[in-house]
Amino acid sequence: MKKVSLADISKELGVSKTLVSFVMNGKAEEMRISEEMTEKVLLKAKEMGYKANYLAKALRTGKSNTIGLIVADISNTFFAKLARSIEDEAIKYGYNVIFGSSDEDSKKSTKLIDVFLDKKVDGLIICPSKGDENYIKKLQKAKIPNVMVDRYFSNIEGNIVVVNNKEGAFQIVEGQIKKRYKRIGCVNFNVGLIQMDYRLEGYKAALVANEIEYDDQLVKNVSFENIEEKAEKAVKELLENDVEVIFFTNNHLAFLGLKLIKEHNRKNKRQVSICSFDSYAFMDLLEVPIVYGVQPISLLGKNAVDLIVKQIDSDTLVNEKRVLPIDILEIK
Amino acid sequence: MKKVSLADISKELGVSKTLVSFVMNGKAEEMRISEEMTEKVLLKAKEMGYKANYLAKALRTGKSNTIGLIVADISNTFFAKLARSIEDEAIKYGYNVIFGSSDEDSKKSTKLIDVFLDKKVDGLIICPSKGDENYIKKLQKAKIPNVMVDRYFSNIEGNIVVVNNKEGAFQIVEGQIKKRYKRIGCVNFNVGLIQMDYRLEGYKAALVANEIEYDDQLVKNVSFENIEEKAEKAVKELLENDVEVIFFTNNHLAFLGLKLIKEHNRKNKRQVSICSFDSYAFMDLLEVPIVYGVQPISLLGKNAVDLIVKQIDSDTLVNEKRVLPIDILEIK
DNA sequence: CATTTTAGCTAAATCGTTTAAGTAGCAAGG
DNA sequence: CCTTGCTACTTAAACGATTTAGCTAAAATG
Repeated sequence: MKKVSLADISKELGVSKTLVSFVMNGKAEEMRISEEMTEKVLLKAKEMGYKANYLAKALRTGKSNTIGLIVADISNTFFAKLARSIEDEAIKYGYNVIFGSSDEDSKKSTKLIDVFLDKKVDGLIICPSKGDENYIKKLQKAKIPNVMVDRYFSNIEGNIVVVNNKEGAFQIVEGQIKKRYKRIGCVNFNVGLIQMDYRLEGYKAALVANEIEYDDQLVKNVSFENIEEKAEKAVKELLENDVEVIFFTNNHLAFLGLKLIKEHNRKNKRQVSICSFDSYAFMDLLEVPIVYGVQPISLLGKNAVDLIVKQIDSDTLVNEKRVLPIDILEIK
Repeated sequence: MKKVSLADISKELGVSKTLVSFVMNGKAEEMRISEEMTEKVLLKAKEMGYKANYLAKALRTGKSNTIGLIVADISNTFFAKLARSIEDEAIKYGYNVIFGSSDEDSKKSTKLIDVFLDKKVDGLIICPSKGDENYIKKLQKAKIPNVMVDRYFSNIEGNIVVVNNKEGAFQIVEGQIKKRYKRIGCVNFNVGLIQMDYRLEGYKAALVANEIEYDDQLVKNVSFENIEEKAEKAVKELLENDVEVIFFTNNHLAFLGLKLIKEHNRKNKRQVSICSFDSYAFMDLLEVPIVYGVQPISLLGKNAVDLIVKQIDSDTLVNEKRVLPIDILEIK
């Protein structure tokens, strides 16, 4: 509210700014300031309502105590929850979070990275879009602490926090196979993101491991534009192709497919099941039997922050990849 | 990536920092820098990859081009969407957004306000919690641009962006009355937030306006702690009390009540309808007839940012209250 | 008693900008 | 020829902290 500076306090007490600075930073002892003086300063500071000016501090020390978070879309539940867990974890270490949404657009995300760097964030947590590789490489060269979350690139190293996409998908699909299903369709979100590729791989691996022949016809790729129409089309084709189960590689696709499948199940005797990687909270309510993977979102955030803080504190870029297991839940 | 300063450029060209600063800020003409020189500077700046240091700039000018956003919980869809729209709008004006979640806890939110002020945000967009009044008054006294969104306090003035809670609730409930329903229950989120009070008022007003006697027994208040159990209890009591419709004052309560009502409707001949203020996207899928209010979230965000920017630019605190109408949607 | 050490503090540079105030040189006005 | 005014710049002081190097007086050392 006011704007009391170190200088104000020092003038008031007739001492130097240096002394006040030392005291305020807890370096009184180290700098051999007498206890008497230390107390006087602390008292005065409180009395005058002194608050250090972050900007000045940051300018001088090069530490802003802010981390930048770049997600695909903060209004998406997954990223919103991730943001929350990052916020909570960051605050524990004394950091605040500045965020931006990239809409899976590399231009936007690199722009955001630039802006955040200009704002001198201490580190960046990024859910990278297709095409961000080079920019992330630049960050690494410039020794700017960074972590990729949820996605990464197979052609570059880095700090990575992801879930076990392949194994998770494998487990989900194998679970269906154990129920004696053989014709398992797949609707895949095909936007060049590595985690989706891995989920598809997991699907394939589950088939192979259980000696079911892989059928191209049963895998439908859906891209970002007109996702709704495309998803509907994919599901319809699969239903016509007599699938017993459909595996969706993300929650949004599952959501889009659900309606059609409910309709199908109401009209037909032959019931189609659903499984998906990730879900929405409400799916429990839908009275559709569904098996889905649950991502440990809050652990993703926690690990991301830990990795960032580790890098900031140690002043080195580690190269750590953390893979967290998903849970598998069944609604009957 | 690098760290080229004004001084570096000025040395390189043998001119003063001031000149370079003028050019970089587009004040060349105004400050009568020759075109020749202007071009030379711009070229050199590009060549050296100059980027202004935000911190230094902010320290000097007192403008950080950052706005602080305080919501109850960023992981909640409503706030996540709000955050997104604020982000998008802010970026148009050249601002970034730093956020924090208060969990409806005044201590947390005032703490966040303090931290954000220390970080010298140019303005604050706040979804205030119960008890934040005094702090907001302080902001106003200190002339710090601020806007309250989604909630406000009747005992203080300020800049406010909200939806028409009372009228909206009125319309929703009256819609039910027009369908010849008479026993209309209400489950209210009772946490001392003004918008909830207004929604309840709207409910009551709709009854009165349509000559239905208000019955205390049909209104259940649910608070924050153990919300799930409490909501269930409330719904059960209402069902036992032979209501025909239940009006939920927010989406989360509706969500919690849905399951029970679906069950009730399956078991009983007498069907109970649902209406609610606000919804979740998936409710369309539930095959429960429901009427709900749709908040113009993105307009809320847009207006909030506009109000903040207006204050920042004009250097005065306006006192503007913007009330946006909700839409009403019916799922059959 | 001269010298070194230490306790307790201060001066001044620095981070990278912005900006108020000034200056040198030249043209125009009276 | 002196003043005024303009052009195209520069100087230096901020902004509010941190931090290096140093200073003084008293205490310890030989």
